[in-house]
Amino acid sequence: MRAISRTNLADDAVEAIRSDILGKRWAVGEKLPNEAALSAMLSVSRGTVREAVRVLVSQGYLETRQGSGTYVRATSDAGRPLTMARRASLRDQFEARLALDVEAARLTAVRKSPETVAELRRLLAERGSYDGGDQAGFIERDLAFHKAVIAASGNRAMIEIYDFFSASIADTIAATLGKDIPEPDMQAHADIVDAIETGDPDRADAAVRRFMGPVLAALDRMILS
Amino acid sequence: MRAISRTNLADDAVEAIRSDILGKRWAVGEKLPNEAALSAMLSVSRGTVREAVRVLVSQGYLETRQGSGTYVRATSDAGRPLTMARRASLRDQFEARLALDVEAARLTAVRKSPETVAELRRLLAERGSYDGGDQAGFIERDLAFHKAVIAASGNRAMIEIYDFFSASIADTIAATLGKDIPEPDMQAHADIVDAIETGDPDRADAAVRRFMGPVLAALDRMILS
DNA sequence: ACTCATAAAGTCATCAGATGACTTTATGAG
DNA sequence: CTCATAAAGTCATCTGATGACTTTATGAGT
Repeated sequence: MRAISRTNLADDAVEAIRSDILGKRWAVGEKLPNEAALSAMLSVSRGTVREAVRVLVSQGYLETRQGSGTYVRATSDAGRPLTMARRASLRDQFEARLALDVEAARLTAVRKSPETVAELRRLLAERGSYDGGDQAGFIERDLAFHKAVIAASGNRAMIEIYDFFSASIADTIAATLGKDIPEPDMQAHADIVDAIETGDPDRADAAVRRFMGPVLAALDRMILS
Repeated sequence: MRAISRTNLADDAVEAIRSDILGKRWAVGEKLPNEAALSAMLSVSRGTVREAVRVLVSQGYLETRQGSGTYVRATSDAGRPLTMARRASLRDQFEARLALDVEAARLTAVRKSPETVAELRRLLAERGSYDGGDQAGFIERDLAFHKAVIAASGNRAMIEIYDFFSASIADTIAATLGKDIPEPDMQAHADIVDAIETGDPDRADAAVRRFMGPVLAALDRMILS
């Protein structure tokens, strides 16, 4: 057990400045004190101030103009990009993914074309079954199939969010080497495609839930252990 | 008209390093060359390397450990901020929102407590019915109720995504002042709370869908007109 | 007075060197 | 072979200096 930040003046500086920005200390377009002044105000060196400012620039809060100064670009995090990452657990991420999987399957069932179904069958065959080898790689291939279902729904918002989750989940699995996540059942996957082919959204819905259940249960075991 | 970046070595360094990370030059968990080496490789000073590294740390790609080194945390765009916004249509956003609404209602039904149900009833009463006045304001209050359902699910990932959508949707509505979006039905909302109280996820699921249907239909009419 | 080229001042961009703090590895006594 | 200790490696931070660019002040010429 240790303090959240044992040493990190620059991050403290980032939060101090961000806090002042959100607190409307300076209006949009207004100029911040120069680096030397900020350095004095925060009691850190100019280099540290520069690191902090550059982070805030990369996050869209500030803008620097060489020879002129540093200016506020946004005083709210309304347009703040979604990150979550470390705050949401893997289980939460899977649950959210399930929400998208289910709805996308329903939409795809309604909007499907024969070509769509054929493409999904092709991807499922390519994915194959788990052969006991590289698990992370298999899960990645599995994600590709599900991503195709989402893509077939034609909903751009869901596609983007799914990409967001896929990458995050793949990384988490790769990093924590989850040994005991069960093989996503091949038959359950085929059922999803079949259900989509029938055009019945409720069947598609049920098929997706049937597949995700064991995975969530496995995650719960991992969390408890 | 001028060059995209007249002077900015640090940003160039960020992109150079990010590119190598995405190109899998180093695996997740692997250590990067030290600051002096990166400085030499990129032909920039150590200070500039530090600014670049700190940006990548703030974006979740890297992690620094004092006394040890700088390590790769993600080799994909996992931490890439999700933005979408202008590329997804309002209808797509509502569909994605529905996916979250449904799943959250299911989870809340299973995980609910009497206090949760009481709080939801209170919020619903506060929300009231549409009186023909400020529509955008009413929709905002309506969103607050649904947000409470999501919050009650306890799923942080969904909460964050929902916030993301709420802001986006509220912005879109405010900007396009949708005149013909129907009043979300009060009875349908009450049904959602009732279903959650029974603890039956399927009932909760159906109740949410019943409420969203007319809204989506109205959006389709707007798009066609 | 007014215009406008030029100088001066202000500020960010970048570099170089040094010190401290922390982690990892090598060493050697027991 | 174990384990305390020393040594080496690396990030964290500070200080000082120079270059590049922008803004403001200056003043000659009209």
